[in-house]
Amino acid sequence: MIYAGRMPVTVLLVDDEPLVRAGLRAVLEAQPDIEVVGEAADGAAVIPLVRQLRPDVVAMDVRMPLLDGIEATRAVLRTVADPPKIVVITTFENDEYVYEALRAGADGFLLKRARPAEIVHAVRLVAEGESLLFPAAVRELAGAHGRLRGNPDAVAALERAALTGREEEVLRLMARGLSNAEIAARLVVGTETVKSHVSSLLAKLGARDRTQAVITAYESGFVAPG
Amino acid sequence: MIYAGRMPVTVLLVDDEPLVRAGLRAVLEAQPDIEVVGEAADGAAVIPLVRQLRPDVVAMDVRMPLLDGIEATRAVLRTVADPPKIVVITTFENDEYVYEALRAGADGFLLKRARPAEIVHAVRLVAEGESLLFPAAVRELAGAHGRLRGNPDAVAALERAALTGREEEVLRLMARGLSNAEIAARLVVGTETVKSHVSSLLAKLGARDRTQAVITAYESGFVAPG
DNA sequence: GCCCGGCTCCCCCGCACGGGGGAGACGATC
DNA sequence: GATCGTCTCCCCCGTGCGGGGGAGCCGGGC
Repeated sequence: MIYAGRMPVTVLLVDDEPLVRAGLRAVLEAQPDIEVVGEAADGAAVIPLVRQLRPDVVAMDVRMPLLDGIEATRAVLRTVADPPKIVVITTFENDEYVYEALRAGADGFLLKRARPAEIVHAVRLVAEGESLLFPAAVRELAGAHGRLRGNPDAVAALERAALTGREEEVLRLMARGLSNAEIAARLVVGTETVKSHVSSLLAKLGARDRTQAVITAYESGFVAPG
Repeated sequence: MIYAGRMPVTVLLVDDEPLVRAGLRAVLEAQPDIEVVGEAADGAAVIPLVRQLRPDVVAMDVRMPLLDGIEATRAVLRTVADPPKIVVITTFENDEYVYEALRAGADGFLLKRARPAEIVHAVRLVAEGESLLFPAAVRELAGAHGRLRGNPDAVAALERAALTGREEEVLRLMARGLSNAEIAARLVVGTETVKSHVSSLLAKLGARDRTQAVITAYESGFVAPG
């Protein structure tokens, strides 16, 4: 089921906005093992292109003129033999269409503002035959408003905390696994200073130790995986 | 923010078939750390029972008379403060209702023919706040071999690690911010045992301390925010 | 002028943590 | 029967961590 040797992964981009297509192309083409073999501006053009180009993956916007991503997904899966994997792309959190697309047989979905690494990863995953939902994307979907998103309790904890600039720096470095001594070296201050900041931010976050503080950082979206 | 030492995980079973309820009860009650606190035969009875019993987890069939699992999920999440985690149960793979339920806010789902160990595992996972998309239930549903998502380095580290079942449990609890003593209490073992598992998994993960291990867990998608 | 908050650094101190050992029980595998 | 891995628990030991203090410096606000 895993095609280790198939190089490169071929991708067809389908989006009505040229800018989005260009962005996806740039992100994907930067990978040596991914090749964008074609583009389309609406769902109606997808089927002939899929037949002609035989891409491994179709990255497709859900909202398009003429034929939207849901209908296009259905059409491809119904009419094309050995169909490509389909990743639907959406701009909006909690897009109803996404669920429709998944039911229609899409293999995954992504938010347009996902980080490049996530997009690349998603394409690779579906190309390998993984049919799964991407936690990061779901997190975004479920997520909220503003800079922080995630577990409401964690967000609340971090907002209530009102960390100072230095404390935020220290928390970020803690969330990268650095010890107090390493943080001190990085910030060019003494370890006692770092300990002071750490104690302060632990108290503000209501965390017992650095591990709990880092958890809060992840849960709140203050730092993000990937 | 941090959910410490909640000892028996309390579960409410909701299914129209008494046989299924009996089976679930037998499977779950066999675990010392899981307690079935109530049962209901249809979705309409769920809300008062949730209010009365305050279960940690509701295991709920999707297809039921009167009020199905999707509507019941929506109702619980809309009307109950500090709602329980909800695991929906389905007989069929690729059940359309499952997507509906997830969209309604369910935290996980299970196939009825899952092995007892998987059912128990799923209940523990959602009780710990684990993400719905990662666990074995999804692999089962997707029919594919499970794979981690996220930072490739972190994923690689976790896959290379080949953690034992116990080590995975310990890592999950570490990622909820629990101390060794708390993990020991939760798993009903000695603190020395936990330390042993912690040392072992730290070595396998190439992590220097528990904070770095938790970071790897988040980065790889082994645990997910939210 | 004064005061306050942030950043810096220092002390002492207790303890959880993690490393390095070892060992018995159990089940699976050979 | 012997072997292996897992889970369990024990020892010692050093140290990084975090709590509780205090203190000097600086900039902005009153």
